[in-house]
Amino acid sequence: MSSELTEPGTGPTGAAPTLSEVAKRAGVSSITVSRVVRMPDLVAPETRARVEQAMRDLGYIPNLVAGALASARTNSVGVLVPTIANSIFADTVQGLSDKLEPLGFSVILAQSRYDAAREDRMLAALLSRRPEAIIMVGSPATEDGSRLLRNARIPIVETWDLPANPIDAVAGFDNYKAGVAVAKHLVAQGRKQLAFIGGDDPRGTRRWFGFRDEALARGLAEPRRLILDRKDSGSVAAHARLPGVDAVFAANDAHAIGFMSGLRKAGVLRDGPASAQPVAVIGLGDLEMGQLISPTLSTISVHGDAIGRTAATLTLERGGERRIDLGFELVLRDSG
Amino acid sequence: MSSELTEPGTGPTGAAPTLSEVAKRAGVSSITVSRVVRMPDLVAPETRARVEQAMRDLGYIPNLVAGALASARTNSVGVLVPTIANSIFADTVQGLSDKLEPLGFSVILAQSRYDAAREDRMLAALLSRRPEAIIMVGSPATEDGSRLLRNARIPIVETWDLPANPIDAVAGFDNYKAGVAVAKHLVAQGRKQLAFIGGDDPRGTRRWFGFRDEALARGLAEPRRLILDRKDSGSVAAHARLPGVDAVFAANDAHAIGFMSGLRKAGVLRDGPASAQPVAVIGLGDLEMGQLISPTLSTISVHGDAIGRTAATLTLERGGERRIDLGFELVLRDSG
DNA sequence: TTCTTTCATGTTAGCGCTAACATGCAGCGA
DNA sequence: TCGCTGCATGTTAGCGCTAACATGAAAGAA
Repeated sequence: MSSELTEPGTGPTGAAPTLSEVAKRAGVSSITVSRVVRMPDLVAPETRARVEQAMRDLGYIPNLVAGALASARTNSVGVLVPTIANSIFADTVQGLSDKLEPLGFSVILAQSRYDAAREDRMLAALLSRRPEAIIMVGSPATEDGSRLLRNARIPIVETWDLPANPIDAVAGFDNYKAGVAVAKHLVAQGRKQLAFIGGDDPRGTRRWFGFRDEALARGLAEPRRLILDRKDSGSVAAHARLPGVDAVFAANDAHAIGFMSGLRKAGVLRDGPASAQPVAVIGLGDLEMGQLISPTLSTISVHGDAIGRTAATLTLERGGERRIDLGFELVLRDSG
Repeated sequence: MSSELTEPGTGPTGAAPTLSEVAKRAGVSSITVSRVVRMPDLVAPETRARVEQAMRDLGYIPNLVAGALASARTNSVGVLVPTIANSIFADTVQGLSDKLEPLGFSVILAQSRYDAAREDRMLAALLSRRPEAIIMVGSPATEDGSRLLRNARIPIVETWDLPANPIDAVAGFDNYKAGVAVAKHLVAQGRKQLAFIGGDDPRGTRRWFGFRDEALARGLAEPRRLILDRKDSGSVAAHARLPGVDAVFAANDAHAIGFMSGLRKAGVLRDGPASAQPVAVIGLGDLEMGQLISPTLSTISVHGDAIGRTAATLTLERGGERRIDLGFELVLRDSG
């Protein structure tokens, strides 16, 4: 209340200092303070020094909420992922924020938890903060969500897939082809009874279709498909539930490693190379962990952080190619 | 430009519709629209229906930036983590946003990358968005960062540790005691030559001190400490670099699993129980992966998501206990 | 009937900042 | 001397919304 609390070094008063308080203390108008913060080159050195001193004295922190309203630029990007825990999407978030944070953009993070209704709510919540772009994993699950984004008039980047009709920009890879590549490899290895384990989210399902189609095209029986609950480790897909199967494609490395641990318990895991494995296992994601276990995990390697960085780039430049296929790589190790 | 574009169903005009445009269309004042959005009970049903129709027609999305400025409430929380990729902190972010998102709070995420200068910049960047609370992993690395937070006059939650002089609230566990517990267990198991591998961040260092102090107190030689670079997998800490060592505490499970893979290559890993292991290995974090490898990983289990949820709770209620010790648990499996 | 309360809605001012447009002054060539 | 230019700074208005305080009508109380 009393003005003694306002003295430098005494700590903050109740309310945060504003531009015009700084201006008053420095003996300039508020626009000059604003310039010192945003375009210091336009301000004479002595004036600038006085203003900077005043900012330090008061512990001034610009209010970007007010700035955003006045300038219609929030310097923020909305990011929507299904989940961030235990997931390769964390790499993507890392990649994009590494690119955006130095440019002064903040990341507003939301999780859909693979729930379409929650996704729509989160999209609306993100948009109401007026981000300058939205980056999401996959594509909106509902028509409502899609409309929301189309009407938003900001760059939208869909990632981790290559949708046929993207809203705007895309940074991902072809999940169908990844499934094809795995099936092709397993067939070439002489495997006969294929199976797929994983979730039934859109991208996992696309992998499954590629995998199945290729197996059928190569004259194999239709592969088994075991849909795992999101919280299951892959080990619940015990070998017992896949009798006769000699090759498994897991929709992600975590499931693959879990499944291998099931195989190990069942004694159907060798320490030798892929050719020695009674059951081949291929994952997707290329977790570091896959190289540390034994046998080492063969996998489809996808660069989650590159997807994030590319998505960030796509939000910044409106022109140029808007559909970036970052590809994938079949990394063969000892498991299959 | 022309008004035909404004017709319902035709898609958005250049600019997003505002409250007062909705109000005009519904034939009410803007405050009534505002009430329909925020306190619908205060509006008569017929009026409300008319306003809701107008909002739908125009595709109105409230502008929370303006709302935040007017009401001095941003409904956002700043979250600062060292890193989100490949890290247990993702669990914490998941936990806290699961708690906060349903309440209408957005999460503004920033990463310090274990860099003190970047941490300070990120703290300032977060504060300039006027979040209603800040949740961070650990404590500010610098005095500047600390002052920034103390002056911010919002709830601050430090997590993953129990600092002696917290800024405000705390949700974590005692890293020193975790180190003690591991050393105690290894000594009881008859191990003689201990070693510690991990980073030299504040929390890892605290674990090391507890570990070392307890080893010394039990009459053992001072344990070896191998400081790993953040991007190293634990496997670089090959057994070759730790001659004579018969027990290792890794500051996190990823390092532990990496180290075990090194041991496996060196042939010093048994499939039997802990007592059969020439070198005991204990991790920290309790990654699911630890139960899937062989031998299964003994570890200090910490509930990253519970830390996040607790931190969220602490931001919401200003009264009550501000220092929550969520503890840890030594989970003994086959590795040590 | 008249006063009071309750409910539904409106009016006014302002949150803290920035865009856009002044203003004023020094330096300079003609 | 007079513009003219470029630089440093200021003035004004308003971003889209909400808090706080009216207002007016209907419903009950006395």
